[in-house]
Amino acid sequence: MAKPSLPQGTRDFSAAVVRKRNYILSTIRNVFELYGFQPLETPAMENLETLMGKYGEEGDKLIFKILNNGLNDPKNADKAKEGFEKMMEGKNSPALTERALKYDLTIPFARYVAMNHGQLTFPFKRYQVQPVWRADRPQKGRYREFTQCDADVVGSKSLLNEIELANIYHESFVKLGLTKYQLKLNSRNILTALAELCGGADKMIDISTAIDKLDKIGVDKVKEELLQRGLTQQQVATIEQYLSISGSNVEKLAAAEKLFTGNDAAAKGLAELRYVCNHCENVNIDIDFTLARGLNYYTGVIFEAKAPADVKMGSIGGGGRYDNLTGSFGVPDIAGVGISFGIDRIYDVMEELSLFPDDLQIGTKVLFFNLGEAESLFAFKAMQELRRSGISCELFHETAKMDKQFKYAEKKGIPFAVIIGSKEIETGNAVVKNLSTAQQEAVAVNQLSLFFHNKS
RNA sequence: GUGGUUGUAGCUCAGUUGGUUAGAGCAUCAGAUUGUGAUUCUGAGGGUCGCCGGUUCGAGCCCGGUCAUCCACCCCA
Repeated sequence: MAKPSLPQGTRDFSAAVVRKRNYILSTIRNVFELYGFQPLETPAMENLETLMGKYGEEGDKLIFKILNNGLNDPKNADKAKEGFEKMMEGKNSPALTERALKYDLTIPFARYVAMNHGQLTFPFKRYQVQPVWRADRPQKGRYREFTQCDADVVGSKSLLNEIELANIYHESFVKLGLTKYQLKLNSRNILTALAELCGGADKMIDISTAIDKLDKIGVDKVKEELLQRGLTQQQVATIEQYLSISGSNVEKLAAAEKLFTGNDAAAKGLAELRYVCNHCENVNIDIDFTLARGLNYYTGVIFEAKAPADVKMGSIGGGGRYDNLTGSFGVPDIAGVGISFGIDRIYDVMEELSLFPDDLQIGTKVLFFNLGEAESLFAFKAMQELRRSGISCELFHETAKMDKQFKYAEKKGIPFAVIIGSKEIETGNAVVKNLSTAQQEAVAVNQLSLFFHNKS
């Protein structure tokens, strides 16, 4: 037998980790619900056709494809061989694969909206918490299976939605203790304006991906990359001017306004940012004109949530507005805006900052000691009584030395021990020991439930 | 997809220019006064040295390949 192992980039989650993850997820879910969002779940796999072409060329390569069943059936052999030839040319073939693991939650959501738009009430606000899969090479903060946690509003062009989503980020992060998170804000319209000013609309992607790296590689490298991507010295100089905009949000908006005088797209983008900023007073919004975001379907305001600056983690969430979510599924004119929480990364950040509450790990509250055959049966009855009243407890599985039973409780983080031996059966009083303070007291067996309910 | 790092006991790691039967700490289990967690002591179990091949009288160590891991790039959460 080969040693058992896990596929690259996937993880098991042990009890302690699951509890912490659930803490994050339920915190965020509660905020979503508070804002009137409804849950949605979609299958782990989608038709490959649904996903292909939605994430750009790079994204398509990272989709996990599922091999068709029955390829070894002789009657499929020719088709399968043909499909294999196509695959070697870098194309997909339905003869070989027609399903894939979902790559994000947005496209399956779009597919759902397109399929059900007749039945949905718009604006439709949904949240979705599910795993997604990417065939990326794993590294710090990057996994091949990870959980996404999205909230989207579709069927509304109101900027109030952006304001709500910014507030959802704020409330969630504050509740999790990440008070020093940063919420970067930009508008795709401003990037469009920049492209118009420097080489035309077709340079938009080149410019965006280059300037997005500013804080990572510095101005000089960005300029180098822009030149490499075919921009002229003069255009690069304009972009440098754009990148040098700094100050408070108000100052940045004013500076950009000056730079883009007379440009319609810029005026629209700046108006969006100004509106959102003006109505998000408590949110840690930071206008960042270098923010681009990879996904090519964003059309308006874009968000990126970053971990507190003292943690090396970068993005812990992102989102933005899109004009035409369902267009590629044959349903035009459904606009929307959404955000996503990177909960695996939020986990890592919270771990690094020790932000998880201590009491998350208490599962079993009381351990009944097993001090003999008759004693254990007596304890079992008392324990069942306690369980009926809602206290989580267990009886040590065999008669053993107390030392061993104490150690078991200690390792499992069980806060209380109930000791019932022959003496206790006689008197009807159990010994209850608080394992963290080492204090113990006698409690009548029929009063245990009351005793523990008063402890919590 | 590109580049690099590291693979020795359950965990963390030693292991000399290549030289007998591969070690330590922690952890586990048993025992040291049969109803109170510590400490200490004694003992035990546990390794195809990631895998395959090569060089050599001899390989955990050198060489080639391969797999896994972590890190960085591309891209992204």
